[in-house]
Amino acid sequence: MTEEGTAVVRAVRGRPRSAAADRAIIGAVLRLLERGIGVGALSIEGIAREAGVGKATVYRRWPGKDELLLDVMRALDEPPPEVRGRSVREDLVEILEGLRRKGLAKRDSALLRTMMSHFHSHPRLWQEYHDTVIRARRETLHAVLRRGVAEGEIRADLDVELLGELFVGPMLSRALLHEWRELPEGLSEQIVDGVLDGARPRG
Amino acid sequence: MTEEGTAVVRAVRGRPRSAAADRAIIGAVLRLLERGIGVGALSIEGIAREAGVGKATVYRRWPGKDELLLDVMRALDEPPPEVRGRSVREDLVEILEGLRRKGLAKRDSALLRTMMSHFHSHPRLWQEYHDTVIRARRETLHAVLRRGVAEGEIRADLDVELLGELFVGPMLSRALLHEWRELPEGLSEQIVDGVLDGARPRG
DNA sequence: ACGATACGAGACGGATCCGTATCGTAAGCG
DNA sequence: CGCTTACGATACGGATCCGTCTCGTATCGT
Repeated sequence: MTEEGTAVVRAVRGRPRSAAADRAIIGAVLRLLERGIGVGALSIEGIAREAGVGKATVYRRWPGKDELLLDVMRALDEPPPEVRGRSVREDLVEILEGLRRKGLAKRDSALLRTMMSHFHSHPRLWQEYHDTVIRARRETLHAVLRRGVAEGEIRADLDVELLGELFVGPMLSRALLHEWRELPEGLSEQIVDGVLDGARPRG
Repeated sequence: MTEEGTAVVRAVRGRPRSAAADRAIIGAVLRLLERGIGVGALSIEGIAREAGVGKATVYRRWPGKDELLLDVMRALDEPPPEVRGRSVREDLVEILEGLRRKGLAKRDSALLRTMMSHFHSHPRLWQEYHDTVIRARRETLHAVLRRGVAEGEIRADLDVELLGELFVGPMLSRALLHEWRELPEGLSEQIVDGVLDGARPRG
């Protein structure tokens, strides 16, 4: 957590920072966001209370709410899953399944919603979220699509960017703005096959 | 604004409610949300200040923030555009163009983001937003798709629900969670044609 | 004209949060 | 051991908002 920044200044003597407190604070923020609190209504006081921690323990680590949120996002950084199935179609289904499962995880979907609404007016935070969480998955998907184009499974005359959107967009819009019931089981296959085959009747 | 509720009680004598104040208040809320304020951070005091109105004038009309927000949403209720072009493809492009233009209107996209993140934990408000803003457009789209199925322009073996998602999802995910640059001019056609033709090479 | 109600402005006590400071205690290092 | 820093708790003055209330004025029906 802001390691380099503080390591220069902090003396090595005395009682060391508690890693448990770090976890408690970040966990508290996630819990509050999950609960639908919203960044604007997040208070350091409330976070410390939820974490069972003194306010000073928060301020000792982060100068303010935005910096804390940056580290909350970094804490979510999981590498995107390796996909290399028997076919491009299989890989696409796999990627969408990952999104679907993430969409079901209240934590992630609440976080995404929060990021989108709050960070619209905080470009620096959005940039960080994008770089941390979104970009890697996006590039995994694009790699699969390029492989599909190379192997003849995917049309070569469409922009990879657009192709990615066609596959991911339907899943995201379902997860984000439809009723928040669980996304049905076979949805990933339906989307992948629908986009692959197209909406027009074939031959 | 909550007409029926108050009309019963309010006497007809005395100075009437100012419609200008209604508009000022609702406009103020929209302006604040546009600015990225976030429902959690919205205060009646701030709204009244932004509207150039006394707090009592707000409380005279609405008992609280949630009820005010309901009327803000109702104020946005425009009937979805009539579409009946020369082809189903044309209608689909038209519908997506409408979404794209709305996505460009800061007002609407900021509002949608806000609704999504806040109303996740306020099902009643979401329900209202859904019924007011989303459902009509959704049914317009589904009607076009059903017409396409009937006329043979659209595959008959796919769920209309899923088909709609395939067309609308990509536009929404672009408007909602990618960089907030303007959506490019030809995007609607690209999406419609991409989904119609499919991602797999033909013939 | 007159009575009734709405208006903008703002005072009010209570609540919450801000960021800082000060407790007594805990936990490392030499 | 003694030194140093972190810990949870809590107090502090200042800020903002809550929802209600009271001003003096404005604008309607009668």
